[in-house]
Amino acid sequence: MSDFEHQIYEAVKNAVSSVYGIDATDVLAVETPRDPKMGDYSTSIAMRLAKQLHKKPSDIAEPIVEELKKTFTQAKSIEIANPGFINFRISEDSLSQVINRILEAGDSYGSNDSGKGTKVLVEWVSANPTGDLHCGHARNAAWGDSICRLMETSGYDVLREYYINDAGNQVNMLGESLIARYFEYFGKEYPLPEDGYHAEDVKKIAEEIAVQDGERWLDADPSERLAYFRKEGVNRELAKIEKDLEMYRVSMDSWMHETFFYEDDSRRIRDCLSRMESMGLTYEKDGALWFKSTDYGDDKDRVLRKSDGSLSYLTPDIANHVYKVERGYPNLIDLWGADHHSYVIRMNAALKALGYPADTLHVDLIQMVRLVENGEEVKMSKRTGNAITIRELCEDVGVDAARWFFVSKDVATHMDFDMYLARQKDNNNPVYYCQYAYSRIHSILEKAQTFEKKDTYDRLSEEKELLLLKMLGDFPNHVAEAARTRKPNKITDYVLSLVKVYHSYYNSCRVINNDDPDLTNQRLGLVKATGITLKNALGLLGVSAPDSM
RNA sequence: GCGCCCGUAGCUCAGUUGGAUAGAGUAUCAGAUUCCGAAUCUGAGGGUCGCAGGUUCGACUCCUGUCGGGCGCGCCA
Repeated sequence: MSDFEHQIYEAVKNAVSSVYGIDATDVLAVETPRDPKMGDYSTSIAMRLAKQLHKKPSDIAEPIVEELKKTFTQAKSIEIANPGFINFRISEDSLSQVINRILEAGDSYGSNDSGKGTKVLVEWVSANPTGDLHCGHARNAAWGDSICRLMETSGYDVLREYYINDAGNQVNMLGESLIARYFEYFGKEYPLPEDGYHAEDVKKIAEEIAVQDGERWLDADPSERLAYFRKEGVNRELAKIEKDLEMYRVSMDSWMHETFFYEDDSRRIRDCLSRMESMGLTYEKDGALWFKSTDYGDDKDRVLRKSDGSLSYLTPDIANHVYKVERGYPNLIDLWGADHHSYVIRMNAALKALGYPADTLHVDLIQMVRLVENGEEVKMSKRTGNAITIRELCEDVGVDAARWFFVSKDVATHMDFDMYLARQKDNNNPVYYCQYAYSRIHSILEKAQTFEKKDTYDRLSEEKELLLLKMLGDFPNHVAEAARTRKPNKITDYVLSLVKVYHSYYNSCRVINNDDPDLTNQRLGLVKATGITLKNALGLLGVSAPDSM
């Protein structure tokens, strides 16, 4: 059985059709009123039809309601409110059905098929393999991973991909920096490039190579040596990144190397370029090959092949995006730092010019994060003197808090990450407020020992119980909506409001009551269903649900 | 100068294809444990939704202008 929102949607659609002969699909919406006194659900359909029917909304609503009273039997009441809302209240008996639905679904409760099997390729994190992940990547990683979890749970077919920039100049810099540190290890001189990587982790990798390979690279052929140190550097940096992501509960299905597109004599890139050339999208100027991106909304044309014959960053990345589509993913999502926003127009221009539909690529931009403590920005790690890494952040505040905080605020807003607050293990910290509720649930179920599934839970009639039932039943809708809009913060909001009601219920009603085993059993069903829902919701955020804390 | 993002309670933020009296948390103040974990609960105060116009039955939401903050404007990646 589907949830109430869908049931009401169908019932209203049918009622409008039979009363007015109108297909309301495009204008019909079922909502939850802000004020619960209005009802459990409402629709503004009568107001939306007013213009078309030339009648007062309340007059339009009346026959619809009469029809609904006959067809929608799960309702306890259906009423018209000014200026023309139709408000529904669900009967207690229908509401309590959700308990068995949740108990049967278990870990999969919240799953829905709103994604209809749509194939989506999500590219995110994609930090350069030249150093450790820092807090900006942590925001990107948490958000992207939750988006993937939400979409998977909503029936999308998701591929999680990391694009590795291992072909550009910054990788040469990494190689040169490693060689310099390698020489330094053996007491020899080698210039550390000015734009090179000076961080401690680069030094450490150079030392590892020195220990592993000995002195044999000191007198080696310079270009062979650079190639080796590039490759070693990238591999070892990537291994660290993968390990950090694993610690952060993020896993990728696919690691796509930029160098892949240079393989086979750059076949994929050449194909792309010749496609663009034959479509008349390019021109030569000053010895370089340009893309006429201004024809597709860009503010200036972009260089594809530089005058020295090498390619700009854009070119292999176009091939990368084309290759995603060719692999069978017509829907692409990228998560980039907001400082790359001008690049969004460029990439979309390229895809559009090549003939792909306008909505092929969605780029979600992640605004900057500032780590803040006591109202002041924390720029450097006290221990290392460098930018704070994702690992240091998680060792400090915990993975649960880090992921919760990053995912609870829309990435379109500039974020101050409050280190002090995230570290708190008390009621100031929303993560612990939610996890504590789960521990309380677990503890109650442990204590009660027995629970027996029943066909009906007809004695759950307290205000808080009915509210809980309704919220539990709405969970799959919240998941679907969060997946559709790619906003996991809708789930943190849901969890907070669910947990608030649960804590309140816990304080006002005793669950375990030895004088009334039947009522105890019914309440245990509600508590158990709440626990399952809460754990699944936290799971979508990559946050744990501890049995005790 | 041009482009993108943001501006809602003291602070951090929600606000459901435009809907009902703009909501949470926190902080402040006042209360609640004979009983399932007080890491909890109940209540109070707190607002010109940056500002000014426009669109309509209805605007925090859409449009125009304007102010403030962030970011970007390379044959770097």
